[in-house]
Amino acid sequence: MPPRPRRATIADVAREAGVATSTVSRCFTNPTRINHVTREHVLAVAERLGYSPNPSARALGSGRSDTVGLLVPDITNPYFAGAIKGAERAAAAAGVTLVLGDTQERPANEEKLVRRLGAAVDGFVLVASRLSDPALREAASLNTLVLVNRVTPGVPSVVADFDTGTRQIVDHLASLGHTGFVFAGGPAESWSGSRRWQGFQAAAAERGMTVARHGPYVPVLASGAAAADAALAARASAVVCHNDMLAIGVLRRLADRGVRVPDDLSVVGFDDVFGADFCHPPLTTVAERTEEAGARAVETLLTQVRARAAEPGTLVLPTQLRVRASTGPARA
Amino acid sequence: MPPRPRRATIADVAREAGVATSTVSRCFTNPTRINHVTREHVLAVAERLGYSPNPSARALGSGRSDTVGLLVPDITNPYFAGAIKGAERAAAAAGVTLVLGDTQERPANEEKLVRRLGAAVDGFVLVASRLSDPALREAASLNTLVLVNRVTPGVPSVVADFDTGTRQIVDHLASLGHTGFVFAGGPAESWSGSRRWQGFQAAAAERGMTVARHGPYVPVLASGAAAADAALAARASAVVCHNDMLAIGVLRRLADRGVRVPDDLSVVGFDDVFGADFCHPPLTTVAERTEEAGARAVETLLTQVRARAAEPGTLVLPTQLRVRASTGPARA
DNA sequence: GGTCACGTGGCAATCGGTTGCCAAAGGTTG
DNA sequence: CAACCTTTGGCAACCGATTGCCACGTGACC
Repeated sequence: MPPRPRRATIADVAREAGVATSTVSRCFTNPTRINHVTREHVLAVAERLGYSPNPSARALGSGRSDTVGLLVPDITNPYFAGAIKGAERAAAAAGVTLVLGDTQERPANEEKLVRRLGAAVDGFVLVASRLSDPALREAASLNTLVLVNRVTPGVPSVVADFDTGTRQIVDHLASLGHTGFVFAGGPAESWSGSRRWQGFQAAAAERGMTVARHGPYVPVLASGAAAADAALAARASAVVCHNDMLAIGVLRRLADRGVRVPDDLSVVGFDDVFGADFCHPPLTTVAERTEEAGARAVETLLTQVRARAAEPGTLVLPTQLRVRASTGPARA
Repeated sequence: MPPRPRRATIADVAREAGVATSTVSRCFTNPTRINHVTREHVLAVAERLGYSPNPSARALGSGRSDTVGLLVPDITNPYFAGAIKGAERAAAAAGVTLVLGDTQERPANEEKLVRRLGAAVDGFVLVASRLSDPALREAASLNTLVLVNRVTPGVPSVVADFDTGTRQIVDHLASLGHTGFVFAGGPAESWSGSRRWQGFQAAAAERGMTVARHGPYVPVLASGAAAADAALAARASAVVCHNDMLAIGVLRRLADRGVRVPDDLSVVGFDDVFGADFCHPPLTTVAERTEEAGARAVETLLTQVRARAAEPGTLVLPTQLRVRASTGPARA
């Protein structure tokens, strides 16, 4: 086995081009500082040698790594696929690389990742962070942060308009004659989950509807069975789920148990994930612009980092109710 | 706005603990080298200061970054979600961080990412690489590589058992009385795509079935319309798709056009992605162990890197036909 | 008591860039 | 022609770790 060829360094390029390493460096980082013909020459040599600056060395010297960390609770969850894709796109467009971390819904993992990666990235996008407010504050003191679907004072964020989303669902159910529903809730730490619950309570109260919270359930397909059974036991006419994964799991369980949807029970999800419109029956749900959220979060992070402009505002992205076949009139 | 607190460095810990930086370093990287009580003390100080070694500095000095790159053609594609999840799990278990890259199905992007990230990672897992064999060889000369669902000489790989998978599909269709089918093919550069096509041809020939290749189609939902229309125009009794995304797109189009599945046309997918079993009708497809593939690929990469043991074998993971409602007897 | 091995910790070079500062070259102005 | 400015490139000090090598202290053994 021949020894692995050595990667070209800035010194190789400098020697080959007959200039100092600082000149080579500036050709990449500060083009205006270098004479045009010199620069062309250096770039040609670099290209010929297959040179590419070592990211670690660059990060160490300059403090900037042109890398952003993206932490999500569960990569498998198709809901996060949109945010990941959007973030990836925005990062690629800005010439920045993305480091992906899966926190497995656990605050401890999230904290560990932030600490471990903190020095290697320019900042983090935390999607649906499970961290407590104080923990977030501490993380924000050491790192540049942008949150997605989570709000905390002093940290910029991008969130879906949950209040409108929940209201749309309640209005929809009311217009179908439902006088109440159960909410199959997600993890207790989920900020968006409690936002949704508050929204449902408020909207239901306004319309004189009854609402009960079940759960918490881990928001995955497998939890659907328990959620479905609980909804049936409560003799509800409609069950609204924390997210689509749970809702689809509920649909499956109901099919297994021979319960007709929506005749016997209406089911509503949240997120409009991939699959929600071709499951059986197609799921009524609220669509968010997850891809846009991911992209805007990365863009916000980058302006924050590059311009050093701290602008801890909250960007609210609209939601939209998608009525499909899983909801119908309440049974008499 | 108060200035951002400085991150603790090894020098801070050393000073605070009253030892040299080399001692602190060895407490983390070479524990046996340090006296037990000294180590306890240093670790306690490090913990108190919230110290965590700077990954860039570590990578620069030692050559190892404890980071692996994972490049996939399309993050949005739920098929790759399994591999990503598996890779993430294996990486986390090994205390290694994962850098995710989306090549957007483009070889040029893939090459660029390998070059840019090459020095920052210990190696790459390339999932369904779109690179040519020579390009792969060159990439392998500078980086440690492991391929998933792609085979090229001299580079270790993990692949699904496509030959068995395709044979299972053909056998299934034959047993339903189909005398032929069309194959809605994926991208021309897709290695797994051509493997599948070869398998279909061979298996069909053995059984005296006719088979025609359509496409290439970009393997996304939206391409399903064209694929469905082409299959209908060809008066096929069955259409086998490059993957499930395409197949689900086909199902949608057929539903729109009022074509009954499987009565008028049987549809088969490939991959068994999330959603394949609750789309309408549920999709007959071939399941791969994508999560395991991702995990094994990372593990292989890590042994390759750490043990320096070059073992360019191919690990074949079994596939399994999942018969659901989208396939039925050929019409008379 | 001298030698030696061993366990432990420190010194300093090194990794591959970035960047503040300086100097040389060339052009402009009075 | 001197004084001065601007452009351009080089020198060398970092960034924060890792690691080869050396030194010191201790106990054991001859």
